Amino acid sequence: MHLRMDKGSPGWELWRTFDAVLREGSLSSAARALGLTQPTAGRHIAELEARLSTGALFTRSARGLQPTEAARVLAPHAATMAAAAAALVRTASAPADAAAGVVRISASEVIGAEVLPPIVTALHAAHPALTFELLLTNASSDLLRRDADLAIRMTQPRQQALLAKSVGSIRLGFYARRDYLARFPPIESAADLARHAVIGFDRDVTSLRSINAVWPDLPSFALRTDNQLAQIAAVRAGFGIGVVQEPIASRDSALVPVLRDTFTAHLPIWIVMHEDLRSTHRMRITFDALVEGMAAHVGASALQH
Amino acid sequence: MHLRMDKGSPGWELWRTFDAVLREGSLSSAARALGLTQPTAGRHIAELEARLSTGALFTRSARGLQPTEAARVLAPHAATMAAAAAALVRTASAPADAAAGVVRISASEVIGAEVLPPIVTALHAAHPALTFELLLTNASSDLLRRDADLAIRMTQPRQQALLAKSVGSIRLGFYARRDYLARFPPIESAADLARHAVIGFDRDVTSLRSINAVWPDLPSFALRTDNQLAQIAAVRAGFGIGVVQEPIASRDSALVPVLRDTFTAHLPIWIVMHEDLRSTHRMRITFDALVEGMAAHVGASALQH
DNA sequence: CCTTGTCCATGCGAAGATGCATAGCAGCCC
DNA sequence: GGGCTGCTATGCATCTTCGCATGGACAAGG
Repeated sequence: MHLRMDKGSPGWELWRTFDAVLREGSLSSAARALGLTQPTAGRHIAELEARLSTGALFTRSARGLQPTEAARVLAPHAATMAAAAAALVRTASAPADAAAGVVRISASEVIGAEVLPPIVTALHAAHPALTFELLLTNASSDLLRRDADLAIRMTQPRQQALLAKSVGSIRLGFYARRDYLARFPPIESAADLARHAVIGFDRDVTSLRSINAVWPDLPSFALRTDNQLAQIAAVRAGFGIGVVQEPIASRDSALVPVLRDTFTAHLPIWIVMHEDLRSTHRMRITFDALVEGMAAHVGASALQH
Repeated sequence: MHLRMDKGSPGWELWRTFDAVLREGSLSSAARALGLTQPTAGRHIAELEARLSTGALFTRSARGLQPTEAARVLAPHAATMAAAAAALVRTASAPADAAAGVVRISASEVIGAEVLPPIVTALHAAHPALTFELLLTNASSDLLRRDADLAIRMTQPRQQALLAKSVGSIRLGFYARRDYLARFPPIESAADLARHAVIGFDRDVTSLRSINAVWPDLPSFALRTDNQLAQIAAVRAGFGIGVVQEPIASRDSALVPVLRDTFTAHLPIWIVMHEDLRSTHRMRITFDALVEGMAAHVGASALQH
């Protein structure tokens, strides 16, 4: 007779489907994501709800499961577990001493689209068995929670568990296309900007605040978007004047700096990784490549200007 | 026909026994810890080894499983997963809005033995359904990794994901029992200490270094131990002169400060918790109780001297 | 109004995971 | 050396859990 102790902690598999249901919003969808079937996912959730002293986790409806307060409280922990599990399979994707396997890199959208591709390409050419995952988000994801292995950060990380290296800083400036500027009166002071098409942020308070620091009386924007890639694209298309990272702008000969001496800001660049990954060769390789690549990127513009 | 995809990530249960085997050092012991049997634990490890591209995880021997390099690389991630799972069951130990359930507190040994008991007692008297786990270690455990819910720290935490509150600082000073001092010539300068029985650290470099900062030419210790509780006990027993936290020393009328004006140091005290726990009532209650209790503890001695 | 697509719940049979029992092996102590 | 105790590996019966096939409910769209 199997007298299974039904005391004790719930099995970790249950937490896995719990996390999937939170992420996907329905049993069916979660089951698809996990390679299970909807009935099993349902049974997992039912078993969790039966075991926990916290009451129902979801309210069932015909268009999915909606998390209750109890589930929302548990959510971040489950996410942590999922991140650790993902890190586990990533780390185990190749022997620790091989230049092979998966590396997950977190960076901003702009860096990911404009700067990272050549660096990653060169690295992949040198080590074809290395594969990459890019987590491109402006909200700096948590290295300590293992959302990524490596990160390119715009601030100095303060956690001692992290291995960080500074590679200089990127200058930010206003840019516009030469032919745009030719069509309008010259810009000689900040006040002149008021009569121009300025590209800026929409509701991203963080960026708005930092812009405001260097540009206290900002004019109304003619084009608002929080997507910085779209901002750069708009500048390139000749829409008007926008903030562009200098090393990126200087690659396009059609772009001209505007009020270069009046407005200036610098983004410090740090390459960061978790200490635990130091002994994994591919992490080390990628770390070094990022350091070198970003340093070259930062330095290149310094020479051109 | 069950055509189970044997691609995909390994099940989380496998990671659970992996972690247990790392912790316990053998299949049998891990199985006992998890409520499984040794054969299943063995099969779990075997399945992991078969699926991972990393080769064998353990070398079997007659006295247990020894982790290979591959397993050592994976270990911290598995530990993170385990910590998150533990946090999960802790958080689910009671409804979020109830003054009930488990709270795990991390603190130093000294705080845990000398200061925490009355605070926790009062809190438990007020909320009998609240239960506590004390993680007493001098190596500050990782709140971000959910090793604990709350922590009493001696440094200001720098992570923005943490909710921290300062409650003042504890003064450290040299103390000895009155009758010990009576048996020896009076101490009037630092040089006099050389002829006394001084209690100090053994090989704890962190503490040695911080002591050295306030006491550059420290004499040889007559009693060395890294266990600070033992140090305090030795002072209380009249062995000689040792460093004691002032609020603790001042509770014992037999203890007298030595060279109070010459040597002094302050430990800032912070109560810290993870932001995610803010919405869990028992965490909030305990946080407030710790703030209040520690503030009273710190403040009490300030009044007495 | 009916059709279609989505979702969750339930019953049933089969595959797979677990436990038990056993065998084999290495160290330790008397 | 023999007995004892810890460990792992393997075979087999069994129980648990899974997937499949349904059924019912709800919302969207023609």
